[in-house]
Amino acid sequence: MSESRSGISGENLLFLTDEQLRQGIEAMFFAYRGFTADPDRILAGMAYGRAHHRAIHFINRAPGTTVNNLLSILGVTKQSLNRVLRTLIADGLVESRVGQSDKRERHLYLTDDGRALEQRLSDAQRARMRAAFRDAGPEAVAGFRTVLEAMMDAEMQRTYTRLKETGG
Amino acid sequence: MSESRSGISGENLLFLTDEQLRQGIEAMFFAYRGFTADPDRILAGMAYGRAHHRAIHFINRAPGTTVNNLLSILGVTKQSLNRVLRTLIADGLVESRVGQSDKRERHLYLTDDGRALEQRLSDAQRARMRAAFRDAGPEAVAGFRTVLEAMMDAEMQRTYTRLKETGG
DNA sequence: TTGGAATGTCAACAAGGCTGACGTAAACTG
DNA sequence: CAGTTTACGTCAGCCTTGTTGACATTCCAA
Repeated sequence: MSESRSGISGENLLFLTDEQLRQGIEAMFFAYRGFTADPDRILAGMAYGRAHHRAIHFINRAPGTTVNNLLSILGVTKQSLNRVLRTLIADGLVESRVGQSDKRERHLYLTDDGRALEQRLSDAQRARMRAAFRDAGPEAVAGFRTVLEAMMDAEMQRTYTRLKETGG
Repeated sequence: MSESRSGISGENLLFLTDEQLRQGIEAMFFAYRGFTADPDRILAGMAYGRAHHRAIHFINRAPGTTVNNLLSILGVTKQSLNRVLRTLIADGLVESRVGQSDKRERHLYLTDDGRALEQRLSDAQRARMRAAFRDAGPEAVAGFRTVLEAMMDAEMQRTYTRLKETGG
């Protein structure tokens, strides 16, 4: 906030006032609740939670990923992830295969049941995202993505970009 | 871009593909981590967590709010909120005053210490938001807010708007 | 071949959600 | 005025999901 509010720089900086920033913060808070609400409802009845959803999502996204790789994507401790993974494996939603070249590694895959649940969850989440995108229009969507990307930690930005390129 | 309603094939709907939606979902996930990272770091050393931050934020935002009102903003149970509030009051960051007109109500205020912590937390969070906003530019910011608002549940949208008008 | 680094598992604990039950005081209503 | 409803607090207990610590296995390099 070095530059003035009086237009010295020639730029309109009204969108950087504290009030605007606070509205952005609150929008982020309320929107994230909506963002997770639908999958949460689906998972509520089945002894799973948001952590399971995240694991399932990224295993589906990068089949054969190692536990370590998943760890760095999710940003939790390996113990935390392991607990989630254990139940998913026990319930037959995820398969864990010992690595061929490096036998310390476990490669993770969704089973058919796992893929089915992933579909249900992401259908619900995408439906909301689609409605929001459609209401807002393509330009707003572009801005949405630009700001979100700028809000990530540098490392997460790289992870996000890598995934994006992997995808399609 | 304003020429939309002229038929499905006439519209550019590329921003609504499943791939685009999935990128939006992942952007939301990674960005929210960044969004909470700085306050989380500050709170880590002091026996408080994200729940305390949220309470402090909204009490600061609407001083004199009742417990019930705060409850509906935060979307948690009173038991959950009460646990947080109890420690904040015990530590002298929040003051709870019996209502004048309705003595069943408790009105919540930040103390000087509470305001000081609120400042530290929101400074950190705003700094990140400001950097992201500046990098992205005013049009992207407008789009960002439009999409987030469309992603909220209807009720949260109302709460958000009410707060926005209260603020400035 | 041996010690260290990397990968993953098990155990225990804490934060912060949740439900249910209950108590109290104040406000409202027939 | 009596009975009901509302607002708030609290106790007890459960679940998910984060944490650290201890440990086994595997790989690799000195």
